[in-house]
Amino acid sequence: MSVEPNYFQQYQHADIDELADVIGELLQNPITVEDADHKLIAYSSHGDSTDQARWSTIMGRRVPEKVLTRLWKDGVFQELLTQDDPVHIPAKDEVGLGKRVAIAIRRGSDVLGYIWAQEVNRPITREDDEILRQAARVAVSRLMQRQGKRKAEEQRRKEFLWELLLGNHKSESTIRQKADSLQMQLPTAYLICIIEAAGARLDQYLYPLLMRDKLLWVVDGSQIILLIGLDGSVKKDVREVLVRKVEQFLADSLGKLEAHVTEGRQVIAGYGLGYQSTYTEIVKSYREALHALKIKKLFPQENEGIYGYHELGIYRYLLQLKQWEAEQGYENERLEKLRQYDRDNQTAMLQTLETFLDAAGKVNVTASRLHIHINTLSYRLRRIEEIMRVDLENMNQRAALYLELKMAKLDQEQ
Amino acid sequence: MSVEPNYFQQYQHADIDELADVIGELLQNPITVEDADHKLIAYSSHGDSTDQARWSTIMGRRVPEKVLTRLWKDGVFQELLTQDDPVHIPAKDEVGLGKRVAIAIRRGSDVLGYIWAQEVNRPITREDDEILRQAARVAVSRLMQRQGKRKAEEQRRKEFLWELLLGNHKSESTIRQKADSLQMQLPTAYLICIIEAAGARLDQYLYPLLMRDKLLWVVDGSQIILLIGLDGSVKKDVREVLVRKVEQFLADSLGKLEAHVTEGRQVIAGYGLGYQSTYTEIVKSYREALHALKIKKLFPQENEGIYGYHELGIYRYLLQLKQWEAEQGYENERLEKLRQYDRDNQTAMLQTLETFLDAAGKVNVTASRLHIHINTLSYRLRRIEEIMRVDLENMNQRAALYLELKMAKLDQEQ
DNA sequence: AGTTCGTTTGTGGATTTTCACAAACAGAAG
DNA sequence: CTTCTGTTTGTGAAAATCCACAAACGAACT
Repeated sequence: MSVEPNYFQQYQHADIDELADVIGELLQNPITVEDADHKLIAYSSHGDSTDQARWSTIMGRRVPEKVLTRLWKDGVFQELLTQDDPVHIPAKDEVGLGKRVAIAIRRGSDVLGYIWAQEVNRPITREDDEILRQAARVAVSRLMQRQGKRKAEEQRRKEFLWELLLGNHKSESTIRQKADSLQMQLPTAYLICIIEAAGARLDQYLYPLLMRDKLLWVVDGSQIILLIGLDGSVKKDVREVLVRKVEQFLADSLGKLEAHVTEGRQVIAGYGLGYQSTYTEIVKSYREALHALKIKKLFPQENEGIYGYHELGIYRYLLQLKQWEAEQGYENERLEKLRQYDRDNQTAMLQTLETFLDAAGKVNVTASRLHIHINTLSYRLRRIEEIMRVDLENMNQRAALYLELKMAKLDQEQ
Repeated sequence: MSVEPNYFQQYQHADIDELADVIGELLQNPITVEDADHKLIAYSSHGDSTDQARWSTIMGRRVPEKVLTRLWKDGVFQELLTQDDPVHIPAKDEVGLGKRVAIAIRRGSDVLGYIWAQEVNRPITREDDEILRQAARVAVSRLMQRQGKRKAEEQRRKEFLWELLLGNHKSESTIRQKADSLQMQLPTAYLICIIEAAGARLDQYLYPLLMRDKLLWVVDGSQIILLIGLDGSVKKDVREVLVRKVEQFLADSLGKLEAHVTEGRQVIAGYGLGYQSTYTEIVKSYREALHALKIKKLFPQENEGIYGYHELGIYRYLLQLKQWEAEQGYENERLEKLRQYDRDNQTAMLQTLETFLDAAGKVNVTASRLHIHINTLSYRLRRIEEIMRVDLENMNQRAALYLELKMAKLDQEQ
């Protein structure tokens, strides 16, 4: 194996722009350097033979969204994030991206940024890879400095998000001011989503997804709290689009987390309602998300596959009702009667009733779930009506019983 | 017409016992005098040829319950209360009541008491009626004195009942003491019932019923508040017996009131839960009764024929929930969407949904109530599911929708 | 005028529900 | 042991539900 020359020995102390130029000269091709968030840091002034993607990146000071999306989708970033070597990327004309080579600038497992070398003047071969590897190493210290600043800023942003979540700001104008001063672009419509997984470094595992969707987030113990936002381009059915977005995110992330992280699948998630224009309502969405999470812990089966506060149905009211009942010192006589009957006669009337109600009054569904004959069910239902003195045909009574049954489960199960 | 002699001229100032003896001698038969509450006031010492009913009355200082019940049932009291003449009553052997004649002692329209003349030594004829009429007139002043005391006592009792209703007494023992000092026998189990009829003198119309059931009551504006009680003889299913008693009372009284008093049938009633042993819970039962009344005003159709707080079903929670929703600043998006659709397309989806839910999901019932084809209904339901993004087969969603619909009616109708 | 869209009504057949009635069974009480 | 009571299962017929598909209708739009 031949000893490789040290290409950047005399440029150890050059600034990042100079570095870009040096790499560009070595490879005889245009170079761009980006940070981990794909913001432009430096670019070579070499020539003007540049493709659409590079031009847009330089003009917008950031890689265009559609390019990023495409590269995520094609697995380019996944490669870059997991290996030290340069990745050779074929042209993707649909997004205006010419053929190029990229390498991650990393320190340990942290990715600080990327170097991109376009292939226009000459092809970049495997022999050039060492140039890029060395360039990436030299770039580390430059990006560290930047990252130091970035981290402090990031810290302030996270603190600000916490303030919003906890409702510390009372006026919309101060929120907008502070967001401006932190150079944060708050979405025009948003909702709060919480993912909880005991013992997992959530932000780490979700990093690619968080980056992909450009989300604001904070980590709180075993929870990660996400602000899912939409920009002003969506005009109608805003809430529905938000819900689709968060459901998509959850589909992506929960699958990944469950496979990746925990064996006992203690991954749960919940999200609040969507709000528009006003940022003081982030508190509400956050509390709603917490509520949804709480309910999902209390009634896991009942709310399987449900994450949104708006989908909770009666469970939205249940805790409040329960508390109110407790204050009133009310104890449900009818249900107690049925329980007593079950104890006395070793029957399962209560379970029968619950299954029946859960099945929305469909006899065949109920019977098959209970593995009993349909006439047995009809007999039991008649008995239940006698014992409890209720009319199960009456929707009011049915709904009330349903509520009371679920309330009773609250202090029964735990 | 012959001039009747003045039988009692020389006894104008005799006391009531002496009066009883005089009547007894005139009629040559045993006499008893009772107050309006059928408590024994005086009885002739004439002979000992006495039937079971009279004997029990004297021994118990009050007419036995079963005798009273029977006489009410047979319409004897109704006659006595409405006419000035003596009423001739045939023997009723089943309750140990021999043949006798009775007359009400009245002042204006107020009944102060009754004079009873048993027919054992000789028959009492139409000629004797004048004796009884005069006797009743002479007895008035004696009973007035008694009634004066009774009214003051009654007043104190009513005040005490108000204190109980409003929860002024915090301890059971002080309640029991005060009840003893007022010589009130509080029932061991009770519930509060309220009847409201605009512009009717409720206590007047209900007087016979109130007397029959020996109820405690107070009048408050257009409401009469009743304490329906049971004594200690009922041991099991106390609440059920209470409910039967109050339902019986309401069946009797509402029929009477609606026929008798108001044309526009603004007679409404409601009653609270039953409680035992503790009198501090009269407040609760009273509030529950008020709540039931309120709900019946807000949802008259939905609660037709329902009076008990325990029968209110979801309506028990509705006001509380509504208030909570308001506090949370929640506005129901899904329902609003449907309403919007109805406005845009001149359809009746909301009404369809409500009818469907009210019918507990039975399609044929729903369709016939709406006077539409069953397939039209099924089409509409499918559209509703699309528009609102709900699954009407799911009990949770169904119940939640039902609740929300009724809540929405609260601020919609009024 | 024709077209489109959302709605209503009709038909027919497979499936489910409802109801009444009978038989079998097990545990408790006499 | 028998008797009684509450429960489960079976049968069969009438009624109700569900589903797919077709046709008619009116209002809005071109």
